[in-house]
Amino acid sequence: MIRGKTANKASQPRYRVIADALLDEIRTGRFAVGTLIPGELDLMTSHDASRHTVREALRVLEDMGMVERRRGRGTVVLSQDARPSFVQMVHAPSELFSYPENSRFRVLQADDIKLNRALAGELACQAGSEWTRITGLRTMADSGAPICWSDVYVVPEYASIAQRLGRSGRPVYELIAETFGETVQRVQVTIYAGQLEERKAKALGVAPGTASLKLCRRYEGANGRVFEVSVAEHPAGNFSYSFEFTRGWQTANHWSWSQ
Amino acid sequence: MIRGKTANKASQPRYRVIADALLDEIRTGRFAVGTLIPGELDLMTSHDASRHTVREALRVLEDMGMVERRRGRGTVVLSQDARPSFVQMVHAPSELFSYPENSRFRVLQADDIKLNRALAGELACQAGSEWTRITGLRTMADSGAPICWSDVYVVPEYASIAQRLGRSGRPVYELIAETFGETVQRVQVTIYAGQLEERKAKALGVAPGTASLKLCRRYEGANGRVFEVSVAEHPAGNFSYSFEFTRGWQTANHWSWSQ
DNA sequence: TAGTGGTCTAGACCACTTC
DNA sequence: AAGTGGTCTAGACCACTAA
Repeated sequence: MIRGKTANKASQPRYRVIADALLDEIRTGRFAVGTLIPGELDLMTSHDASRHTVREALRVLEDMGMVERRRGRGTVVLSQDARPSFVQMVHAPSELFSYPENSRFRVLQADDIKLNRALAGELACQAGSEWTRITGLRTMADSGAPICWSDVYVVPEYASIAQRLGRSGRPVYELIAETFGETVQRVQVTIYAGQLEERKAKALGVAPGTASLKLCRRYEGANGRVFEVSVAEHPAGNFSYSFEFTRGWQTANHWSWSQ
Repeated sequence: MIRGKTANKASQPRYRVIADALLDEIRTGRFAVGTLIPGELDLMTSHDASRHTVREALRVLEDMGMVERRRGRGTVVLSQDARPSFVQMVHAPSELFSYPENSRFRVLQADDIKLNRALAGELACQAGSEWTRITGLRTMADSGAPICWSDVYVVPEYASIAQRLGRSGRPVYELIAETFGETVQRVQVTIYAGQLEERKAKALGVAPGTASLKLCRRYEGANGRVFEVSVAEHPAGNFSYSFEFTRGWQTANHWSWSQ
């Protein structure tokens, strides 16, 4: 069969039509989850298309996370529903909280501590484990207006990072990554409400007992170890955290990247 | 030039080698951000490969979000660095806040209002616009323990949804989507601290003035219209919001989906 | 109109998995 | 050994964009 110019102008590309047909067969259960769908050769004949076109169609399904393809084995159905999902993307953990570019961190205190039960619970770390705590205030560089009270807990071997804070407004995790060669592999963020105790309220220039937004961030390095936990406390009213999810597709990261 | 069997066994595929070469030229600034890289025909001759192979290489860059391809125009460099990014994925907005499965919503009041300046600011909606406000309390189904105070604002035409609340613990947006055929296209979440006023504190069984975690969620439908905004207020101490980012790649959603 | 990327065909060899 | 998906070539027509 020879196909000349496309008959209808507003038509979808051929591989898209094939992909939709396959998708439909998966949805209706014709191709069950966990089973193999016909091989490329079969699809070529059944859809009367070249192998390239069939492969392009299968690539669509793969990118959607609907199937998994394995050389020598075949194409396995992973999911019956094309699951739309909401995706949020940040390029670096710093974007989790874009502090004003021109902020500064002033170290008030640095000491080595053992976590008591309560603190261990708040930080989701082991009670009794040893950390270096760096306490300070983050302020605007120009006006000096306080942004938040911060308690930064780092593993003792990174304690010297305290001396490097304050020079720049950059987040602590970034300085650690740079200085000690850590790579942030995972960030876990917990947000909750609190109430400012006297010392913190005073430093922030608000009344004691003022409501606060607390953010606990746990940074996990390449070896799976949490190397920093920070708790930032913002007075109510001058800070909110906002993010957005957009409908998208779960995209399988099926290719790996060297370096 | 005829290429026989691959000479070295552990070699990368050809399209990968070409992709790496291009990536390198982007990193070193040979191909600047914002400019076009050579066309496919050029790359075919310069890398001595077929068009298919060259295109496969370019697809790698595109999937990485490094370049954007446009028919008739060319391939534009978007970024100089292969940006690893942190990706969070949720399958439905309900996962943004997985209320306990067995929660119930009790409607206390429902009325039509016009947003005043202050409220419009908090909801990020137009002052003076008309909404139906459904006020209520979300509680645990079994113990009856209060979870949060909720003010749900929906566009007036969906006001009848108030009658359907309470039957199930499901989120309001989900009921609206089902009942009126809306499709949630985007969700914007803002988190901030507040202080519970008397009426709310009483309903939640805490002292007036207790700190609270407030969550404002804006749901946007397929036509780009925000059809629901909800504000949930949780007393401090019994609620925290936690999420996690894992290092991954920015995957460009370069294909669109019908339906 | 020339050049770009998008789609498609026909045919080939290869690596891997399963039997 | 047979079948699968992975890679690659050579050649073609198309739709779109910009000069």
